[in-house]
Amino acid sequence: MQRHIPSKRPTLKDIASEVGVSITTVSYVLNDTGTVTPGVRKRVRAAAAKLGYQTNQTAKATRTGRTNTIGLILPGLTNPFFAQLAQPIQTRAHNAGYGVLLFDSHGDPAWERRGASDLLARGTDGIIWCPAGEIDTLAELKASVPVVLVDRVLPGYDSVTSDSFSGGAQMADHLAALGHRSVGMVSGPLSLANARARRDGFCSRFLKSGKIAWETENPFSIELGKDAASAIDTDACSVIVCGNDLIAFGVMRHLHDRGIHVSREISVVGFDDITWSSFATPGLTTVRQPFEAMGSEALELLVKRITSENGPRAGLSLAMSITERGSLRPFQDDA
Amino acid sequence: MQRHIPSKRPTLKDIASEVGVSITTVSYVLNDTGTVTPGVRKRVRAAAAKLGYQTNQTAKATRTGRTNTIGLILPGLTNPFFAQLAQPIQTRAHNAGYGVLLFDSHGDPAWERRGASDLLARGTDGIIWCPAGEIDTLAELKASVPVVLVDRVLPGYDSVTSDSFSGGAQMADHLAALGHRSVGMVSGPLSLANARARRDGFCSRFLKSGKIAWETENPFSIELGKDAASAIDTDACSVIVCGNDLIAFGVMRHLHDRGIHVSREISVVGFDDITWSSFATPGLTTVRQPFEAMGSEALELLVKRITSENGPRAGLSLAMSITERGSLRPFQDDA
DNA sequence: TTGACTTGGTTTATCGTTTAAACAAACTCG
DNA sequence: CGAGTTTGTTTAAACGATAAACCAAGTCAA
Repeated sequence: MQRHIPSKRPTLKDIASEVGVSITTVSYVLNDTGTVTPGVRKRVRAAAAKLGYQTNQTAKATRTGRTNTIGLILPGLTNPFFAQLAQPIQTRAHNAGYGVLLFDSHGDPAWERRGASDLLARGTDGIIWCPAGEIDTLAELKASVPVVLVDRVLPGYDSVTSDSFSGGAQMADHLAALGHRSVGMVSGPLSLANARARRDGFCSRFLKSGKIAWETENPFSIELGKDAASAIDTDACSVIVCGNDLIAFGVMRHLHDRGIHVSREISVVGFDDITWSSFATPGLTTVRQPFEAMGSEALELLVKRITSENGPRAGLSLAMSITERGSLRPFQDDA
Repeated sequence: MQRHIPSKRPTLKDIASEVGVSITTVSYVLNDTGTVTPGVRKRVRAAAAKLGYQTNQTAKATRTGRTNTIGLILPGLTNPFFAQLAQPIQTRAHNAGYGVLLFDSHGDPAWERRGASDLLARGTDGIIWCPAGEIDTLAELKASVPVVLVDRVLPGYDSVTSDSFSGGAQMADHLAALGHRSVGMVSGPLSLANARARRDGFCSRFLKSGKIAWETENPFSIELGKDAASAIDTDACSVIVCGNDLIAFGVMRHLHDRGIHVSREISVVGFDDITWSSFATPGLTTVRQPFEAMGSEALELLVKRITSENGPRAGLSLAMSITERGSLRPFQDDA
């Protein structure tokens, strides 16, 4: 409502004078601590309910030093990958009593720095962070709160990632089982650890039964570089394995432009299983990141750090799984 | 870093004793208020920098009653529409000195209620809200902070929406100009005001030169109901107008499954212009929501409410515009 | 010279909590 | 029956900041 009266929310004091006890007693009742007569307890509770009391988290925070708020720094919400990660984190955080302060770094370390600094000043109890680059922004800021990384690994931090190597291996086995023997690869930037792991995992298994017809590198983006485009045009494989779903979409579009029918004439697979992958026609077969689990685990780990402080550094790696859709078909001789 | 020493951050007190002045003086310097000698100013600034002082927003908030934080309640981050809305809001908020507490209601009024209540308890200075349903959750909670609605309208609230009616009209004129005379419509749920406005806006213009071959309703989702599917199969129109992009993808997929080539044989258009629409093959011609502008305006309006309180209720309606891509072609006789 | 204003600060009160410590009244027990 | 506990509640001191009231010293016009 736009009424916007100063309408002070009721405080402990209001309840206290309503009931005729001290502020402390009220605080005890509401926190279920201290020794208070059942009768008083009841009356305080009643008054609190009647006045519609809600504890002032801000004041509580100054006193306790805990804001019950965590920061979430991501490289970009419009990338569905991060949105899908953010969602379970927020939900779990709420259930654990934490609010989530969101910051979008736009993939830019300079912005990231501003955001992290802001979150720190706001007194977040901890931060879940997906670094924009290879720079350890939070260390530079001398962050003194627990930090958990998601989808990235950086020395000195707890992290939650998915097991890219084994994900790649799974996809290799899957393709082999479908009879594919020759694949093309458009990997993500091999300077990135998980792009490398996906590739290596895939190769580690696939080379046992098949061969890599060609291989090229591309940014994690739908825009295809010249290398990738010309590699695809050689048309020397039955399936193209992409470093992530975005790349896969770029490949599918390229094939479409060339008049090649994805699925009937050639298969395409990706990594991540972002929301869009189910929107595409045909749907993209891909190695799914366990978004839900990653979010939950990251949050749980962070909360543990916040409340108990100790324990060895943890690097949690979660299993990926294949989501089958129309973009992949069993191998059949093109004749 | 996981070091996690209690590492108390420096306070005004620390600076004060370092420099040898009172806390208040330090506060004055740091806030650029009060009357302080340039010399002292300098020394205080130096000490602050040396100690790496950052103001404790929490403490400031208890005193001033302002948290410099706003709440953002959305029905679902994984829906790219909301993610695209959230992004500019967060960025603008940061630039205006506000942190953003995010809450995902999952489109469920019960969750929404919990979230709103939480945000209120955390003392957000204002809330940007896209209601999950027709229920005025925030009124029930007796919210006493300014609230700005995005993409929805509810009596008693400021709101920022896009002009769906005129957007629909624009699309009608565009189709008519391309020679289309017969369209099929898969509207969004007509219980929703903007789904209705899109439809009505479209009809208001299109009926002057053409006709609606068939019309059906569908949730704002890629999953197509039976009604929609069978309507499409009647094959009685040259273009299918969809209530939003998600529906359009559902339609495109359905057509693809039926072996009908979108663009060559039939056109499809949508509403929103979510990111995926430019990635789809063929690209989706759609009526674009001005995400950036909506976010900025909503934030600006909210900040105005927070700082100046007064002024009549505002319902801002922003123009939509057509984004042309491959899914729409001029009408040509199918022979 | 003096009273009214500036200038440059300090004290003190306060925001809404939590929490340690003080205290009073009621019980226990030898 | 008085010392020692227990039980229930209040007083008071923080937390880290801001804002109002205050004060000493200097400036200046009348």
